[in-house]
Amino acid sequence: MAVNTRTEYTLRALLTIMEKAGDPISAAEICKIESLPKKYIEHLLAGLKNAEVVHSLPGSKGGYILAKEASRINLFDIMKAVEDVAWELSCTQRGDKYCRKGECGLDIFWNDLTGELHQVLKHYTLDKIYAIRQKRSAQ
Amino acid sequence: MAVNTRTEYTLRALLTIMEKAGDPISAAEICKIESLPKKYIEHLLAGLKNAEVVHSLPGSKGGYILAKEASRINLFDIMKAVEDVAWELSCTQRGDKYCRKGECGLDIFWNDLTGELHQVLKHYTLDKIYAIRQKRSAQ
DNA sequence: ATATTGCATACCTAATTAGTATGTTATCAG
DNA sequence: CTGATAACATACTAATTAGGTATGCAATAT
Repeated sequence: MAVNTRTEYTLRALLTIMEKAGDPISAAEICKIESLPKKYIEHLLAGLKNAEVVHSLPGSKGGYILAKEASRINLFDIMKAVEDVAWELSCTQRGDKYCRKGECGLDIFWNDLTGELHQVLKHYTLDKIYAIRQKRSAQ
Repeated sequence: MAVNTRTEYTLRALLTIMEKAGDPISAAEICKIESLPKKYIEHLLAGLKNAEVVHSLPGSKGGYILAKEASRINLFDIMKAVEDVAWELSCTQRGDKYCRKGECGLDIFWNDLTGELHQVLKHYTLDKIYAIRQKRSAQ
C-alpha cells in the first residue's frame, strides 16, 4: 500500500498548471518544467479531465487549466481520478478469494477506516499543498 | 492504493488468536475457523512473529499466541509486519524513475501526509477492532 | 518414536504498474 | 485554407507486485 507515480506526477503537473494562473499550459511545457514523460502525463491528465478537475483546450495556443479554484480540488479527488481504485479498503468490494462476504464481521471496521483515511486525503487541497511547498522553498 | 489481502487475512487471524485468550491456536485451526489458506497464513504469521506481534510454539500442542496485550498491537504495526512496504509515500524513498530527489519540493508534503495516515492506522488497536466487530454482531 | 506443529525456501501465475507507440481530431495563426 | 500545434484515443509491452502453492526440515508433546 503506497502512493504510486500516478498521483505523484499528477500532483506535480497540477501545481505547474496552477502556477500559470488561468493561462493554458501544454503537456509538453509541464513536462519540460517538471522533467516528466509527456505521453504518460497526457494519459493522466485525461483522467483529470474526465473527473472535471482540469479543462483542456486543443490547438496551437491550447493546454490545460484548472477547472475550479485550487481550494476546491483535493488529494482524494485527484487520486480517485488517476488511480483506478482509490483506496477502497473493503474486502467485500475488492472480491478477494477468501473474503467471507461480511461474515468476517469486519465490514464496519473497514468502512470506518476507509472514511477516516479519505478524510485525511480530502483535507489536503491543492492550495494547501502549494503552500506547503512554498514554505519549504523559503527555507 | 488499497489494503491488500495480507492485511485483511492477518487481521482475521489475529482476532481469532485473540479470542483464544492465551491458549495457543494452530494455523490449521485458525484457517478452519476463518476459511483461510493455511500456507499463506503461516507465511503471514511468520512476519508477525518477526515483528514480535505474536509468539509461536512448535510441537503437538503448539500454535500462536499474542506477544502482548491487544491494546498494544495496532494496525500500523500489523501492516508494517505483513506488507513489504507499509504505506511509504515518499517518492524519494521509492526511487521513482522521474522523481527529482526533493527538487519537486513535495518531500515535506509527503512526509506530513504519511505521518497523518500512519496516525490513523496506529489509532486502531486490536482490541478496538475487536470491539467494533462485536458491536456489529450484536445488531 | 511418532505425530503434530511451526519455519524456511523456492516457485508459480495473474494482475497491476509504469510507461511507450501510433495515429486521429480539434483549434489557431498566417 | 493550410500547416503547425495542441489534445485525445487506443493499444501495446516490460517489469514488478500480489497472491498464493509446494516441498521439506526442525522443534516439541505424548
